[in-house]
Amino acid sequence: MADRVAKEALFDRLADVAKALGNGRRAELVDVLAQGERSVEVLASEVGQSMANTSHHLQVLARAGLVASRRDGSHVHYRLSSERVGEFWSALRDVAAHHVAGVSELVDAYLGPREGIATITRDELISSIDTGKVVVLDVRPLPEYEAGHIPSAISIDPTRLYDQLRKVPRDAEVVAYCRGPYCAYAYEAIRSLASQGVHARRLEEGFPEWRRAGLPVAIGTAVSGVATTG
Amino acid sequence: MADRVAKEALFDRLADVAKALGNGRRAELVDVLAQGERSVEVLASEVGQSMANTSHHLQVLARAGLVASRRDGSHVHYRLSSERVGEFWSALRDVAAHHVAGVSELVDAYLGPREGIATITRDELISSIDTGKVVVLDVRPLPEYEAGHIPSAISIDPTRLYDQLRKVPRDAEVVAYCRGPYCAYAYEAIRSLASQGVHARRLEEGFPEWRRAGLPVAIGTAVSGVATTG
DNA sequence: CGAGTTGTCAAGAGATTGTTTGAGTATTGG
DNA sequence: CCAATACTCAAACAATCTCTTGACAACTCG
Repeated sequence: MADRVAKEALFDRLADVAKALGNGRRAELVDVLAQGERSVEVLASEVGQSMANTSHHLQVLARAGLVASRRDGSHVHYRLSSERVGEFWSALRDVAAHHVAGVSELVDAYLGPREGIATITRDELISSIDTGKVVVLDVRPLPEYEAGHIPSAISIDPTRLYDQLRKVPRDAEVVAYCRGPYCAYAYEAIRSLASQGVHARRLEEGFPEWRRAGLPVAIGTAVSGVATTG
Repeated sequence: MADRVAKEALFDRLADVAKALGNGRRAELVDVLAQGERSVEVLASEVGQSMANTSHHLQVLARAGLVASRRDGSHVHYRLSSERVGEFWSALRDVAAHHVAGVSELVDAYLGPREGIATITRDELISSIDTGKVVVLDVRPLPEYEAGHIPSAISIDPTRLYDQLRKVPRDAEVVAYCRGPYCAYAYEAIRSLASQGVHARRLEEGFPEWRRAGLPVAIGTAVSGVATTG
């Protein structure tokens, strides 16, 4: 066969990319960065690590080509190198969800019980929006909503969940979404709505997947709270 | 935020999947298994490692959910757990090719110079096949061809490349493919054809990607050598 | 400038990983 | 049942990785 040394060198390099994701904290970093760029400080607090350690992990990711950075004053902002990295991370989650024993239980432990929470696919949501029969809730921190959200979605601040959800009309048809499959916000919102007797479903995936699919995205124009069903 | 301990446990588990691919030899194993199932013995020789070491690596992959195995007599055959693993591996290659410095050079070192070798996309090939104006060459070992190939493709045994290619007519419009982007066979065949004055292009990806895309696949019925242009 | 922030670097302890070696287990065929 | 084949297991050592600590560097603002 062809040159073994050359083949080993190539595959070692390819494996480096996987190795970079092969650490729980770095995986969390990539998951956060799939939402958009973040400063080292914010990332450190998101993953519960020291700045020094977080900075080190980010450099490992950068050396593997998964993230890039830019300096802005005294802050350094990291971002995913491209959508491809998001696809890669998404493919990994997919494999884990289907083939790794115990992941489902760990997700339960992290997100709370999920039985009885109905889901809706992207395609179903699109046609529901077209017919105007649905209230879409974006349950992410406001800056993320402003950076891009599903058109017609209303921003619900996760830190003021119970306040803002009180205004949702009892007979509304609600769909909530947040950062992705391992994001707790939408689950919390839906459980809260259910206890009010409101029927709410969860978008199967989150906003990053919506954007990667090339679907329409609205920017800015924060609408705080639920004003109308349209 | 939600429970840090639960989140760490979940992401550690997700990272385990990446860690399993985070070794050059294991990456090679996955790349081979993307072609179809293989015995430990064959895999060991493919990656140039001892049986003991190969067996160990396969178990690491199995524990991460990437591969599964079945016993057949005294042989144990390993395979990818599902197409999802192929997608994951493909996503990794994509990230590496676009964002990792040096990969392009390593690919050159492994596959030989690639300038001057034209490529053709799947869609282009499909319409060329429809209009009947193309000779498609499957440059993989015969067992792999028999296990599944692009309809209308002719099998060319990589070990008897120069013999079999001599029969290709000078004016043929040729497209060659093999195992994937890091497979040398199609490159060799195309260089050989070019030296005969035959115009040949390379299918951008390989057979596994064709099959994963849900495109038609023919099984068995080995046609040895080039008989006709149709 | 000088103090305060933000981020990076370097060194070291402790855990994990990769490979080799040699032994052990399951299955086949004589 | 014995020998051979195909594979797995266990121990052990070197190499690598993770996280902590404390110092250092870049930048901002008063």
